[in-house]
Amino acid sequence: MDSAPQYRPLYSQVYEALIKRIANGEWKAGQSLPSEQALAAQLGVSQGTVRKALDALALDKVIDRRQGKGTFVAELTQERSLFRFFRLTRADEQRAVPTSGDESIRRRKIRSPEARALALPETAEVFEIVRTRFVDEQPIAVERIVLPESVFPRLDAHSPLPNALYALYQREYGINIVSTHEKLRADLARRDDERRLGVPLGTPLLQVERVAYSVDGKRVEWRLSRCDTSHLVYDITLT
Amino acid sequence: MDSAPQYRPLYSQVYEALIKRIANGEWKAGQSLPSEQALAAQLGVSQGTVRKALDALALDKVIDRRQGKGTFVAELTQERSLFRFFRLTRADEQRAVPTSGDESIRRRKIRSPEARALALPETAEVFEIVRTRFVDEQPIAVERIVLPESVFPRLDAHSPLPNALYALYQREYGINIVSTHEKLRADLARRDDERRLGVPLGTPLLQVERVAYSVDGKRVEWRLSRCDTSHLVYDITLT
DNA sequence: GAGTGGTCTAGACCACGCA
DNA sequence: GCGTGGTCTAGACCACTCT
Repeated sequence: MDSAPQYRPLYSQVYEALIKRIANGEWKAGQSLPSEQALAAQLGVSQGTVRKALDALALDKVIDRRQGKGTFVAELTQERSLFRFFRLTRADEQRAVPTSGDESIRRRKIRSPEARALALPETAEVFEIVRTRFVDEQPIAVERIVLPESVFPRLDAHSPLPNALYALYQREYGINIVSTHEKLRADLARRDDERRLGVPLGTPLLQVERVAYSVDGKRVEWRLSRCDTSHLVYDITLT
Repeated sequence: MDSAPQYRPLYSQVYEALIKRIANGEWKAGQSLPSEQALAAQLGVSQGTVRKALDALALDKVIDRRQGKGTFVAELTQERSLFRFFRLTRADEQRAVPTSGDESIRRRKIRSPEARALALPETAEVFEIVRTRFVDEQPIAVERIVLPESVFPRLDAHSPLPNALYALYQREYGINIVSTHEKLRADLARRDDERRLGVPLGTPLLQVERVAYSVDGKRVEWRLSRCDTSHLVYDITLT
């Protein structure tokens, strides 16, 4: 009566094994993994099989492969993490570099929609970060970020938080964000937006609701961004 | 003094060769390519090299590979093309199936922003389609679609147009849309939106500006959608 | 020159779809 | 049972990086 997959390619098992070891912190961000040959010998499979698993991990941006140098756990440097998940772009196609300001962090009980989005119990404790983001000194978005206290203990000790949060998650908590799921809608600026973005009440804003996934597939962050798109646009390629 | 790539893997050359033959219509949508063995013999490379090229094509969704059956030029059926590039989703995560109505098509001279977006001369002739899209009988978006007459001759003869345009491009013109680039911003409903969407003037709308690319990398469609996101959201996963 | 990932090959065997 | 794509292996050689 079991409906298990009943067949699992070797390389896919290698993939899972390596993901687990990375998630466990055996190799940290920026550090190199053993060579293909070494991993193959260690795992008792051929180099080609290890290669296929590593290629898949590289495709998922979990690792970086550099010919002649080695294989490294992907590092979310400030720049890279900013550009990878921050989609707001100037009309002239130049990537905009965001900075942060007017930031606050507090601990509170999770709210129902957040609990649903993060698949957490209604009793969970979270940190809530509220901040304004700037591009070219102009406020362009207000963000509310909710993080489980269980995943990010004592997060408030790191205040003021760096510009690129995902680099912090990785460096301080070993949490690697590898994908995000976003829901976009248009909304009108409210009092709060008016104050933080300096736009008139009723200005159309792009609201982005995001859930971020760590390398082991867990939902670890929920955030709501409300963006003034009069000068920047949300830019995306679909394939 | 030349800065040419000066090294080009075999499989990448095979990839290009196959793309060209598909773009030329040697194998049409839904038809099967020769087997890996046959292609390898034909091209004078090993099966593994052909496989690597085919895997890349499958990743780019240009072909479909089906174990036990063969390799097929990807077919943009109504359903598939609708779901692949139509990102509006119900809040309950169910994919919404759009229909079309209130459609018009006319031929005119291209306008400057469109010419820039499509990399066409200012003198080009285009077809402009305007239509309203519905989900659950409710109007949810108004679309303006601009297509070069040189790429889609006599397009108006196919009126009324089918719901999934990309399937039409493929079937009638051999144009395979493989990727799109979109710019999103929030805007307020204008008179025209009011009329077509039945929303009050000033309702916040999600405006999506899209350029679509065919399999040979050419820009073949520009479209502007203005969406009412009060019931549907634009849903996207980033990796 | 040594070590790494990247390419290319050849061959065996497996899972799947179909007749 | 045959033909297809999918997996796995083993080995040779190439391109890149660093010492």
